[in-house]
Amino acid sequence: MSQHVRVRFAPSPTGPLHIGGVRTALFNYLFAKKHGGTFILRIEDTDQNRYVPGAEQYIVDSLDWCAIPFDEGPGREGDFGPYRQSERKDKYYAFAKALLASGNAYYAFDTAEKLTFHRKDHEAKGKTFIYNWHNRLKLDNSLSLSEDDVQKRIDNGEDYVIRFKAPQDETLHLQDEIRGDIQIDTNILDDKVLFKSDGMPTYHLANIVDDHLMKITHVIRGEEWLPSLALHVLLYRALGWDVPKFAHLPLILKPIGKGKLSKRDGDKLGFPVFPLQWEDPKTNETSSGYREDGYLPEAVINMLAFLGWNPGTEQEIFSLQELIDAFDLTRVNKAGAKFDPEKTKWFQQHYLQKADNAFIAKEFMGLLSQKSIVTTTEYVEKVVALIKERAVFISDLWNLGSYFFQAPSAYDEKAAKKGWKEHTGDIMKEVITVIDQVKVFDSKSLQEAVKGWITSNELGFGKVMQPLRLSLVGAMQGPDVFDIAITIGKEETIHRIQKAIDHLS
RNA sequence: GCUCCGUUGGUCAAAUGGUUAAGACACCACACUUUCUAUGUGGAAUUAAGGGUUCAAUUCCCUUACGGAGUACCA
Repeated sequence: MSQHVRVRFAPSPTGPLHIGGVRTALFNYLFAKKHGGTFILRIEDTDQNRYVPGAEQYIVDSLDWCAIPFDEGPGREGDFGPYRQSERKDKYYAFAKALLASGNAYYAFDTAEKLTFHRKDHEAKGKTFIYNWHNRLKLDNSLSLSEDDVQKRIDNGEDYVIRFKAPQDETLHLQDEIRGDIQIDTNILDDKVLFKSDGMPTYHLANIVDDHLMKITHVIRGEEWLPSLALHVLLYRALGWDVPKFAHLPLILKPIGKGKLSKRDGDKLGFPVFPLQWEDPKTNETSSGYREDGYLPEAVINMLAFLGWNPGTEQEIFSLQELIDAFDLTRVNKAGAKFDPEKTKWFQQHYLQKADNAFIAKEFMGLLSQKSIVTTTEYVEKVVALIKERAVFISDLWNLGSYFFQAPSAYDEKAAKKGWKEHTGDIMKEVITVIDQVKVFDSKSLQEAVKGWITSNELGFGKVMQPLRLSLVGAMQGPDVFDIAITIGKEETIHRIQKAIDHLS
């Protein structure tokens, strides 16, 4: 790539950033970094009606949490700002004017009501109303009206929009980096509005103007934009600009059922659809986020990278740097991918196992202090080392290992019934004595003492080991019993056995 | 409806004009921990259908079916 790569992620701040949006951002980021390029965040807020406070900050926070920060954007000014379209308002009109002057665009006065009427009317007849070559001369615009009329209406302050005049009888050959050649007959295109009556450009105009002004080399966006590609290319052509390369990413679909992944799927199936928790300022409704649910950003990124892309090797675990090195647009899939929450958990579990015990312990300490448990970092690290392999999330650690911090207050009924028999109490009394006599209280000595005692008394392991576990844990789970005993200490071990004898015998 | 895009196990997916059509998740079984996980081993399961082209098609072409997106003065 000879020119400096510049890509952009251009969301509109209409709510929290959806996981599909995060993936689009990720692929842009990976592509930029792979080619030593620049990753830009541009806020597309040309529709003032849909503006949601906090949404922009949410987008910025999400990208930062995912560790895919943008190089240029709001608050990180480069040479191409501002990066909010609402702040670039004055830039667009000149280009709409230029299009008007070159005959590629025209004024249109048709009211929204009238257009709605046409659409309904056509629909009733089983047809589709398209504002384009076959009817534009019959509608209320500068193509059908005299120059004087047009001027008069504008001078009178009448509302108008500027529409693109789509060319006729042409077959366009569009290039997509993922899909290859796409042919479009220009006669099916409609004359899209470029400039709205409120003085703001539409997405289409603002988008290509900014991409040009910001020297964007590659437009990597969701497949929902594919139908607009012809318009955009035509716009570049009409303005006499170089066309960037385009790549349309496959959509992320619902895990079950039909259609695009939506906010509701997450609620229904119990997994987050957003990177960060979001509270809707209007409804006060809270949507869960990956961060708050305990996912590590590395896991989310790794999972997202594999949705619609793969390296063609058997490697599945990738660090961000490895993703950058391996990423290739041509290896992006064409078909939409169903989202799999289970696989996300698998990635999460993997990254948690890989995470540093000190880090996990630190996070876990926060949870413990919420439960008013006083302990030491050293002790928590020991516990983490013993139980983390059973955990997917840090929050699992409590259910997995609460007995390291407090004696069981109840005993699993099934296990007690199965493991605690009539003579168990007597046996356990003897076990206390055996344990008490162990001088060096480490796993090896303890194990030798207890197992030796079992063997020489011909008791059978199950008769001792199971009640012992039940005494210490309260249930039939957890790591090696001797490790548990060593960790909680001799005194506590004996104390718990005695307690179990009192309760269960 | 129309336009465009797509279709390999339940899901994510690799590969090639000639292979036993990888691998992962999930599922099942077994082993290992005298517990629960984790792990290991194995199993079941796929080229949407029908036509061509070809010695040979999952791969190239066509049709059908199915899925998706778009069809706004929203992005």
